[in-house]
Amino acid sequence: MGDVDIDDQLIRALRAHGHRITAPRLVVYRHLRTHEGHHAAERVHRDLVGANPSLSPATVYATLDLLADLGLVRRMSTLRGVALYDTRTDEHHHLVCRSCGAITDLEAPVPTGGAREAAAGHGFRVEHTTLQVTGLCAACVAGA
Amino acid sequence: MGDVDIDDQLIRALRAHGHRITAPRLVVYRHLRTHEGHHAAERVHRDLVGANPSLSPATVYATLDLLADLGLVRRMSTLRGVALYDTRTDEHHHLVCRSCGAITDLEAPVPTGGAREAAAGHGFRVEHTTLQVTGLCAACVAGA
DNA sequence: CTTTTTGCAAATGATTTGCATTAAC
DNA sequence: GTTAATGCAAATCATTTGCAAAAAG
Repeated sequence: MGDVDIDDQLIRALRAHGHRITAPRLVVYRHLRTHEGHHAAERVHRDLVGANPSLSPATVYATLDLLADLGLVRRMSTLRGVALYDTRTDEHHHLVCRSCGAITDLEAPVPTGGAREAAAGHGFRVEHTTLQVTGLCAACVAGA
Repeated sequence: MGDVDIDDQLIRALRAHGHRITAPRLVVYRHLRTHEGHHAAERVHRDLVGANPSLSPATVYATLDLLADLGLVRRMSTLRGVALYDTRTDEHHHLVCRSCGAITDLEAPVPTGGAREAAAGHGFRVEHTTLQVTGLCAACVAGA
C-alpha cells in the first residue's frame, strides 16, 4: 500500500464520520501503516516528533483513539500500564510473556463459535474475539 | 471455604515459597476469597483501610502481585489503565464492553489446542489461555 | 538477632484536561 | 465565518520507590 493509498483510506474514513482531514492525523496514520505492529502512544509521539516538531503528545493520544473508533486500528488489552494499538484489525491472537512483557502475534485456528453463541445469549453484541496466550516466551525460558 | 481454610491455603502457599505470614497478606487474601471477581488494587485498599487503618496502598499493590506470583489469583489484561486481579485461576473467558468497560465472565468451550501447539512451535511455554470477547454489553446495546 | 515486610511520603510516568490559537471546511 | 482540532502547560491518577521502623522467623 503506497502513501497515496494510505492517505486515501484515512481520508475516506474521516469523511464518512464527519471528521476533518488534518496533518497530524495523516502523519500518525502513515506511520502506523508503514510500521505494522503494536504501538504505544508515547512511542509514536517520540518517533514522529523529530520530523514534526510541533506534534504534541495530546494530539497523538487523541488521534490513536480516533483511529480505533474509526476501526482502522484496534486498542489492545495489556497486562500492565501502557495502552497499545494494534495495526491489525483482523482476527488473530497474542502470545504474552509474563516475564518480559513481549507481545507477539499468533496465527492459529481458534473456534470461537461456542463463545460467540454464549455471549449472544447474554445479550452481548460481539465485535471481536481474540485469544490471549500467557506464559514465557522462548527467550525468557532460555534465560531466567 | 471458611476463613480458616482460606488462611490455611495462603499460609501453605507462602511457606512453600519462603515468604512470611503477615497480617496484611491475610487481610487482603481473605477479602479476595470472600469477594470473588475482578479487583483493582486501589479498590481493595479502599475496601480494607477502614477496618485496617494502617494498611498502606503500597502494601496492597505488593501483596496482590505476590498472590499472582503464587498463582492464587491471576493478573488480568485490561483495555485501559488500572490493573485487575481475577480471583479465578481456572480457564475461563471474558466479555469486555468497549462502551462501559464492564468485564464479565463467560462460560463457554473454546478449543485452544491449535493455539497451544502453534505457541509451543515458537518455543513459547504456555501457562494460560483466555478468550477476550469485545463488543457491547446488553445494557450498552439498549442504552446508547 | 537477622532479614523481610511494612507504612509513609515523595517520585514517577503515562494519559487527560483546560484553554487560547490555528486550521478545516 | 464557524467549528473542530491542535499545542502547550498543568493536572490527574494509578502505581512504584526509597527508606526508616516494625514484625516475622
